[in-house]
Amino acid sequence: MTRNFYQRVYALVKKIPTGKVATYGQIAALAGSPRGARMVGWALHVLPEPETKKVPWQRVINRKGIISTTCSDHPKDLQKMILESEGVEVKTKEDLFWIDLDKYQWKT
DNA sequence: CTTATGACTTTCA
DNA sequence: CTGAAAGCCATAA
Repeated sequence: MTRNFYQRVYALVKKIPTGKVATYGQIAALAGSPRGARMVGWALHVLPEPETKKVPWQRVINRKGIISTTCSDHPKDLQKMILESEGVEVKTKEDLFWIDLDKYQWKT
């Protein structure tokens, strides 16, 4: 079942410690699909309502450490707010946000 | 069933 | 080193 993959992604994202961030590729690799980074993003995009409150999707970003959210339902401002609230230093890059992966990337 | 798109990553030129 | 293209998995039309 493909849903199993989603559950894995959600579980992994939930396991991300506060004040840390993870990349799609990392989550995808841990989920079992090293090349399923896009699916991770999609998984979070179709994230169920109740899960949206439980899964820290804001801690999941792209390989560059930049928030690529193009969805209006997931405003980057909100991510920045949450991340900063959790103690993650978010740098403002023009219209995007950049996070120091070297310092805040979740290391297994 | 085939084509197109997407919160991405990696590799080739 | 920088830029462009292909790849991968799943969902939507």
